[in-house]
Amino acid sequence: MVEATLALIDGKWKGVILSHLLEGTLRFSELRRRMPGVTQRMLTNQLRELEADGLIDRTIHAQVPPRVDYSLTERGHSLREVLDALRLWGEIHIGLFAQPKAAA
Amino acid sequence: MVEATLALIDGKWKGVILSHLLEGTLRFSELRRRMPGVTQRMLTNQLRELEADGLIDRTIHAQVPPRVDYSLTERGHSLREVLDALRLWGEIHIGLFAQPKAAA
DNA sequence: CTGTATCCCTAGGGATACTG
DNA sequence: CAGTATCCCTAGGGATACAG
Repeated sequence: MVEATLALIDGKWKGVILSHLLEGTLRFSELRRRMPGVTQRMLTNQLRELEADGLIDRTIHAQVPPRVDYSLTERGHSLREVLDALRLWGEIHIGLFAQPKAAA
Repeated sequence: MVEATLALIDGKWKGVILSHLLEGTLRFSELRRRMPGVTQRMLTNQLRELEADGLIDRTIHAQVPPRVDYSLTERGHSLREVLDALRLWGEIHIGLFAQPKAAA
């Protein structure tokens, strides 16, 4: 079951996308700006996969210029604890205050 | 930071390996038996990466036939909460009692 | 602005055979 | 038993250009 959950949030950018969407709804361009390094193709790609997995909603506003909003579904929000656990661990064990790997 | 943590447990078999080692020390062949589908190459490979990341210890017993034990380091044990969070989420949202994705 | 469509390239994995 | 050593193959990603 661990693997199954990992499968949903694996993908180079999914963790980051989800983290940003935890803060609230964002449009495509806003996500891009928050994620330097991601290409349009990849961002679209990962968003589509997250959508297919029922973790995010995609709302298209019929406007010119176009506007598309992305937000977490209930299922997506339920991942908050998981994401928090991952982030917290990272901050403690990889971040600034990380202990040296081992005193061997 | 989420990505950094994910990087450590990503890899097709790492999550499973860590889960098994949470139960206690296991030797190579025991891990293999608990993981049908993994090849020697992959198991060795993933174990080496986990070792390099300081998550597991590898203890060689000079015997004939050879015996190698794998166990979690302190750092590895500290991942328990993360792994639990992942497993729990999976059981609830993907397992038997999972809700349908959405009533659309 | 929000995407597709191509092309390309590498790392991750699998199958299989061999070894100390 | 516990690994290497090869070979091969695909999916995941990146760059770039084009489109509604």
